Amino acid sequence: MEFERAPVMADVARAAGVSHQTVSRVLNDHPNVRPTTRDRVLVAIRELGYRPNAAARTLVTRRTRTLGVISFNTTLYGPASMLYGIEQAARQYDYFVTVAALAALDRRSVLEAVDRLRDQAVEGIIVIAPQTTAVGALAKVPADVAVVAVGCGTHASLASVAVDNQAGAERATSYLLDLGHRTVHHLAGPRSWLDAQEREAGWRRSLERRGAPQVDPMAGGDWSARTGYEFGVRITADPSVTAVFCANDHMALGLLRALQQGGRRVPEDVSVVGFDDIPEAEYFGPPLTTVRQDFDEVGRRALRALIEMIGAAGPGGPATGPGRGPRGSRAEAPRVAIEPTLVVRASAARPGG
Amino acid sequence: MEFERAPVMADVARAAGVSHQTVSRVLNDHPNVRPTTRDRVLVAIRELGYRPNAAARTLVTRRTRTLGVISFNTTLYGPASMLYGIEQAARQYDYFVTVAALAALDRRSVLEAVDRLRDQAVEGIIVIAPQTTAVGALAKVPADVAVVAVGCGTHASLASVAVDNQAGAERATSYLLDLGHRTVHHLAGPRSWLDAQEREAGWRRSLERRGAPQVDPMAGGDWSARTGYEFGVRITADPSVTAVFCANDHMALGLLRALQQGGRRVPEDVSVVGFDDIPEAEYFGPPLTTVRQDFDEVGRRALRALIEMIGAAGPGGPATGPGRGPRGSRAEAPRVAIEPTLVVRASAARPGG
DNA sequence: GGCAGGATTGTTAGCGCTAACACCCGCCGG
DNA sequence: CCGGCGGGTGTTAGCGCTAACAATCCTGCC
Repeated sequence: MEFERAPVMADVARAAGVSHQTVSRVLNDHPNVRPTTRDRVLVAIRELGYRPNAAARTLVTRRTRTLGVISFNTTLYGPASMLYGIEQAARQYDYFVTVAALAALDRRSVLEAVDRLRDQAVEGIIVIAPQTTAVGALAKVPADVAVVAVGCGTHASLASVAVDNQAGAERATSYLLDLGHRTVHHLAGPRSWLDAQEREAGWRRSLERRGAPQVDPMAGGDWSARTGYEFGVRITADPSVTAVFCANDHMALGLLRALQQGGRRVPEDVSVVGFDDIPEAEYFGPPLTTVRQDFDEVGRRALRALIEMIGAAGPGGPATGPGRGPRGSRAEAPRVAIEPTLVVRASAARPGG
Repeated sequence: MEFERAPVMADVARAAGVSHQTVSRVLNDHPNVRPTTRDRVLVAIRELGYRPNAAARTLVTRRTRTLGVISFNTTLYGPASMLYGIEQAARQYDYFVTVAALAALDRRSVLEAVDRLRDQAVEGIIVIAPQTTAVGALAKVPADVAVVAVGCGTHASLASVAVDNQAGAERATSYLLDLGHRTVHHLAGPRSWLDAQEREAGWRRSLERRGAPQVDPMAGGDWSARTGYEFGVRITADPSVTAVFCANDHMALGLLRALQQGGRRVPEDVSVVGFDDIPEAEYFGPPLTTVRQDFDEVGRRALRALIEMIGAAGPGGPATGPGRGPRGSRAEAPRVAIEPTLVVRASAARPGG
């Protein structure tokens, strides 16, 4: 039995009675092709089921139309949503997205992931790993790859797209204060995450501004319901706590559970506000008042920023004249901030009910 | 300022004083290269910061070492976890993973995604879209691409890896029956999902086996807490319902919320069992008894199955590994079932307390 | 000392595509 | 009637790499 290989451009050319270059021209929408010729070529392409060879094309054009996404934990709602937003947007711009999941979040892992992606010749990289270590590692990435970080806050010298965590935290805290609480406690996320740092900063700043008594944040949370629960057990024993702002919804869930188990009613005895607005937040007991961030939008914006960087300082350096210096893509480092909104539900109320 | 292009193999060869072919041999671990030569080449590679051109290599080897993953909703915990497991495993096998998120789940979208991935010359595709429509569409995919579906149950003529939904559902239902409930109600997932169908079938079968009264399933759920809540409202009004098996944890969460709001205690008045064991399940009020599926493992197994298919029928034949003769495996739509386990927590108890 | 035969290295020919240029045609103005 | 022009097309030369084969260099051994 004859082994039939996939048709190549020459096969199409033969079938259409033209040269392979004309086929190429049709494929790339070159202007000067006679309509009748174009049609003949298109017919031949369809009949043979021809599919251009991406590798060959890449070899000569030096463009892969592929973007890399590095993510620490795609299992969390936030990162997963961003990845989704990124892919959707990438498709519109006709880019492929390849992912690199990080096993750990140390500097080495990040650089390894970058390396891996570069081996595949991605034209740019989006990093969804908002830990300080990751950002530090990113600074070490050679300047010839476009990199955009998401959720890494206001860090310098790196293009980034992020929700304004601090503003969101301030909003949540002020809301609780407005309700009449003397002060607000904070269940913080991991210190190594910039989001966590910024939320903590926003909380603290709100307290300061309103002249509310400063209290220590409850540190050591890891975003999980588990740690929220552990903190909740401690809070249950402390009647002075009437309002808690949690760094994310999952921890709020654990907290809610502990409170309920300890016999403290929410929101009558303790008010709770979360951050993220995961889809389930509405169905917690009670429905969680929280700060919504539009992850999808973050992903889309990050992608757009990356594409812009690629377009500006293109891959492989387009024929910029000699004497033209390198584009300062790093120096300009566009920073997009997206405004979160407070979603009021039933987990926060005036103290005492 | 001299414009420097990325070094190519010839540059390395020159620097090391060998031919480019020797460099290629070093890169590809060919046996007959003198150690001293190899070292010289490696040094040159490091010094020049040489990075092989993937496109050129692909062009001649006809291998991209890239796999595609099609996913409907990566935002859900299950799909996200599988994607994670897949990527982890892919890295071990030295494959890249590119994702294609589906906007809708109709046949056309699936085929478009497949097409897109084929344009990128992926060597195989994993589909995480366990709807019946998706499976139908997959049958239309040309046989020259390896495809593995995950979570699409026991469908014929398609390689697949899935959790044994039916067994899990039976286990959950029997557990409730063992507790002493007269019968068990079922909050079903969307009919178009095979997982949902199988869980429903498992539930029904368990009822039959045990001679428990058959009741109609509550249909129309869409996996979200929202629909769980809506069903919960209905159940609250019906005191005959003492035990509910939910097709997933999110719906169970909504159900719990509605029950609590309606003044029915869990598990004293109503027992609830979920499916999935998402990380938060442990912190629901009360902690959810549920069926755990090991998504990570599903992802890993799917990847392994795909790699095997590629190796067996793959492009350019099997890799020239250090192994011995040809392996006798053949692509005959392997079907892997993974056993779920029941995780007992506090949401189910004997009727009446 | 010479030669078989394996180890080691070099040379050549593409992989399938696009860029650059050459070529052909018909038409215009001079 | 010729040179020039500009659409439309073909020809040629790589892109950077690996596979095949050719050419060396060693060994050990008679």
